[in-house]
Amino acid sequence: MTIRAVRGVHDILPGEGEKWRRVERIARDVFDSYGYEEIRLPIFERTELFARTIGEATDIVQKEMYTFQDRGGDSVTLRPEATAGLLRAYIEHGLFVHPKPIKLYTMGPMFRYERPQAGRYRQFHQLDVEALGDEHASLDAEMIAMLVEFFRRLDLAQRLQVEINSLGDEKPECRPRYRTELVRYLRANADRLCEECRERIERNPLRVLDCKKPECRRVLDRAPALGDFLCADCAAHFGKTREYLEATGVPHVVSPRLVRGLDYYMRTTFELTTTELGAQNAVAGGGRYDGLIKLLGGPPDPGIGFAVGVERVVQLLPDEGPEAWEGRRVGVFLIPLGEEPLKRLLPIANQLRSKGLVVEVGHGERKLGRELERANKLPQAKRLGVLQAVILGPDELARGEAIVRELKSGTQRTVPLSGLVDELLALGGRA
RNA sequence: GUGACCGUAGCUCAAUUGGUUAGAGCACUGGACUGUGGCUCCAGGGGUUGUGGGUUCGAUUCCCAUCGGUCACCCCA
Repeated sequence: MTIRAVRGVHDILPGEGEKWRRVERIARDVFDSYGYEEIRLPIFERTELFARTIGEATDIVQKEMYTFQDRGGDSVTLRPEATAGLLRAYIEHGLFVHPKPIKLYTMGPMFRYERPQAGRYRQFHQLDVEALGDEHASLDAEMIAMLVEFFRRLDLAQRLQVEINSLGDEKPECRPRYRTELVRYLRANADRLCEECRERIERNPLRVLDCKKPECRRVLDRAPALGDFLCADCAAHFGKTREYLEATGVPHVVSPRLVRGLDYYMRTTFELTTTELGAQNAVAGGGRYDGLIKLLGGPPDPGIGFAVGVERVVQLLPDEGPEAWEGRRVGVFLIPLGEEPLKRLLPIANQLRSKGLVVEVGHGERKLGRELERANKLPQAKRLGVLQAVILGPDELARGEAIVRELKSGTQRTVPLSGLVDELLALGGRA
């Protein structure tokens, strides 16, 4: 066999690519409209950046990172998520001097060494949005509303559920107090938990909460609820967030078991889930990470953000027929019959292209029938559903004319070469 | 990392209990049609049956290993 793509990565072929462009275009439109600015980041960073932000105890850091030494001996890692790099840039370039909140988004490939599966790849793509320097609950609500708006514009919102939760913060009377209580309860019932959860009790007890195994569920149903242990500030923040969401008209459910996999989350966490993607039900997820920026050596700014899994979104999008592209751009197929006609058509092709038309030029050697046949099979014809053909042979050239043929109907007429460009522009190249 | 199922042409699939030269449709190229397409007909190019080993007179078929794919666990977007 010849060389194949590396395991877990995939090529996005032209047909599928249309969906990607749509997702990215709508993302930019929506995020821009909420005042976010695009930032472009490197896809690899120093390894310690991820180790410090994501958490040493997480699966991502322990076994999923693409880490290697570069030729200078530095340990670098292909980014497994975008937040760390974005915060690094935020601090490095002093973006925090601007009025808060600083609203940024980025998009691109992420890398995690995992066993590929439906909706899960080793190179996958995320849209990543972060708002830094503002801890007001209205920002949490706005961000979730914006995320829902993005999916509404894709006509997917009704197929998704918004789940939110609050993880509290690290003040002693808040999450730590709950953690102590939870560990006590879990230890007391350890014999009824799965093996994995028993280990997690000591390492990362909160993660036990979203174990899906029935045996664990039975224990967890009676476990103390984090919501009951939130400190006054966190409870108020969560309450306000929900009020603002309701005021904005964003339906959501509170999921007490929604505990996200990265260590840095606190207070608001949220996920958009679907039942249509097999085991990978999260299409987007995010949360608040107050304290993380300071941990990286920056100012004590709070932050909140989310990531959208582009592959999963694309999978939810229906296949579109040609009508989706019809009228968006137009196609013209120029058919020269021979060398001289070809030379005459080349500058015309470029004039049309500069006006926004999609133009294909034959090379003048194939038979006319073949060229017309090919015109029907061009990607432009399939996707645009429209095409005008221009036929220019020696006879027409001698008379200073060309034939403009509408491919769908097969009707054609003769136009002077001098007016050809204007004629096609007036037609819009459309059928 | 664990488990299950699956690997035949670019794509979708055939190939009798293991039996000669592995076929078909679609797609592609050319011809019928020396300047008018979407139909039809004909022809052609394309395969070390994922790879390596084993059993056998003989393997696409049976066995083992390996690589890859798919799905699930795990985890997450």
